[in-house]
Amino acid sequence: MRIGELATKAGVSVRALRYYEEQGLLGADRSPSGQRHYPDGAVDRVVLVQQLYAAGLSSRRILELLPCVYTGYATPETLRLLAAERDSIDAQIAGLTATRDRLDAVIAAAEASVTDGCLPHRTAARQN
Amino acid sequence: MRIGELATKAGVSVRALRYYEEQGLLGADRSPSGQRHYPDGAVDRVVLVQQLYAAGLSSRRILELLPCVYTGYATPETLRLLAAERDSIDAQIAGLTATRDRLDAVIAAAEASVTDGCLPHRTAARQN
DNA sequence: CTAAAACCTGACGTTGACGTCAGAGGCAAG
DNA sequence: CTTGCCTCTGACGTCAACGTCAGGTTTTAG
Repeated sequence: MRIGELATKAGVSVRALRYYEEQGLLGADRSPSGQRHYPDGAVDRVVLVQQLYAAGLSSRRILELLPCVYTGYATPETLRLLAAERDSIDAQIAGLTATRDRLDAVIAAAEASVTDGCLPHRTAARQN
Repeated sequence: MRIGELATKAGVSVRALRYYEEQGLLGADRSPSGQRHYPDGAVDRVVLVQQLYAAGLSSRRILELLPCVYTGYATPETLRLLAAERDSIDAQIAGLTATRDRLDAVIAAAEASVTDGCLPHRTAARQN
């Protein structure tokens, strides 16, 4: 599979894939003319990389952790990094959950103020 | 309370607070000499701003949503924005949860491979 | 009174994950 | 053959949320 197809299947840009290769996160076979060719498994790999980016990991950190994701091996140091990232993600989840609950409360209050028609003599809802 | 104290209490930098003011997210009284003075409630406000940043909202979006957080009022449009951000946060939580579970699986596998002593004749764990 | 610490206003620097553009090939279809 | 799309390698641009530095004023501790 060539780079455009992989990009489409993984939901990222072609530029991103070249960037991942530059960072050592994604290898590629080359055709004689220099075009990149990827195996099917590359799709999952790219998706995983995206997930880790979304969790706030840097390219460097992902580079450290990716091998043991695929091999199942890890040095004690790498194991500590894995645990630390897991804990960081837990913390993010907790924070986001609190923020979401806060927003839910705000939404409930705002909806109530609309539903009850308790808007004062200011801009009426349906005006315009 | 002056800016340094607020920064300490809210856990952010002085620079960040000036930036928030620049973005319209945080007002401040000024002493005759020009120094900023904040009421106690500013601490919570700053913490909330931080939470929203952590949830991926931009300054502009926070600026749109902050008023109705404090007033309880929202236009239908603002209400849609609120709901959209809430949903976005839900999606982030779901993604992060999946990523965390994936990392947990990797950690379990790696720990097992260490505990079971199933490291082959390569770099032994305790060597060096 | 004086020196340290905190504060002020600009204004430029940083960082990461790409976006975008230029110019030059490569490849299947008609 | 050529047309049109895909790909290649540089290399500069972007953007947001600050960091950092310069040069000056204000507040506070002793």
